[in-house]
Amino acid sequence: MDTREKIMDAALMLFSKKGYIGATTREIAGNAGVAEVTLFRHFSSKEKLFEEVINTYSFLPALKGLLPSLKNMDYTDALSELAGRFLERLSERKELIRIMHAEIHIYPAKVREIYHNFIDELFRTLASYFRELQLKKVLRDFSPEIGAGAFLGMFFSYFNSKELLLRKDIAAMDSAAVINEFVNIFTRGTLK
Amino acid sequence: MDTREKIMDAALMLFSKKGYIGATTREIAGNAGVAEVTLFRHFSSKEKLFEEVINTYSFLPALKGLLPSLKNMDYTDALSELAGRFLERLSERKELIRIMHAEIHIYPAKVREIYHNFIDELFRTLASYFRELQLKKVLRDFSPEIGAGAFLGMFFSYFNSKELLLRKDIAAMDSAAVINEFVNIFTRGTLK
DNA sequence: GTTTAATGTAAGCAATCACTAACATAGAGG
DNA sequence: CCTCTATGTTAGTGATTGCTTACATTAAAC
Repeated sequence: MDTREKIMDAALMLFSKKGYIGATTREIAGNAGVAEVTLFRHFSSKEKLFEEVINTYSFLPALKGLLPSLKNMDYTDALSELAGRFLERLSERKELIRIMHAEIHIYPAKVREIYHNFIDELFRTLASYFRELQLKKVLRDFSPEIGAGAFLGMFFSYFNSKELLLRKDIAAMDSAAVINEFVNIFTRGTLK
Repeated sequence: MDTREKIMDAALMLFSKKGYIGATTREIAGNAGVAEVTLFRHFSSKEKLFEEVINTYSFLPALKGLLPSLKNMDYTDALSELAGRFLERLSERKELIRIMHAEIHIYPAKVREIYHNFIDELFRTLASYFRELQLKKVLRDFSPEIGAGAFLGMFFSYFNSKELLLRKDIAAMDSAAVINEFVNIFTRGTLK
């Protein structure tokens, strides 16, 4: 792993753990195993480092092309699959999400943009998937956007409680059982 | 409004806006219209001030005693009412929730405790409400805890997108319509 | 009218922060 | 062997921070 990468890795962990202001360049460099001055030779300022970290570890492309493959599947299976993948992606980018939660009001423009792009795409794609199934008379009539919000919201909150707030009671739940019951409730709630 | 209160008000706003580290005692005192030294005469340290703010503006008692009044209502009406109240409380305590999101990893013990107490109580009460209706054969068989997670999760994510992340598309949705559709999906998904 | 409690003003301290300058070292490529 | 590039070491700068000390002001209480 080259120096630049080591610094960005350490920065991701520390920004996630202590926030942008709380993470010092000394500690980032220390955790990366390099001298502080080396950090500044690679990144002209702490702010630039932050931006690069956020851009690099962005999860933008992470869920693209998932929906098309679901179109051949059964409704319930498709939603289960989607939920599983969604939770996986969130877990993979846990640190980044934590940073965004903490920093979203301090660095609104940059941070919020990445965050929104990720959720928006899923949101819209899922809504159009619902719309399609409504036209095929598989699903009952409901606002596809609100439906997408309900579905993603359940899982996002679950992820949040389990992995970001570290709630023991939630973490103890079997993940597959949760997905199963959420999807169960949702399909019963939306099928014709 | 007495001095102590003015300081705590300003502190709540600034902690919410800039985070614990980002909010300086100078600025808090300035916004409160008092001298910085006065802040330290009321609160021995910035940390003590933070704790007092969190404890004072906690929403612990805010939802107690809501559930009992729902027992006489129709299932759908009860859930709508609960959802509405839940969103109201979250909105009222927006600043506090923002602080907790940002600071939960930096001040785990104190902050997380308050946060958990609030959600846990709702969680457990709602779960036992579901269990009761299952015994009465009104609801189908499902895990009451997971069900409570699904229900509260939908609304928490909605609140989060609308009021904390300030997403325009979500904010544009009619709140009553969202509650309606969420409850609709959930009741269809859980009724016998 | 004197005392007392709450505030303000001014100055500053010790620590920490992001960031820089100057110079030494080491390894790879020619 | 020489050069170049990446890194380390050391020291330090100016700004900011939480917090303190010392003293002045004010207004209500007695």
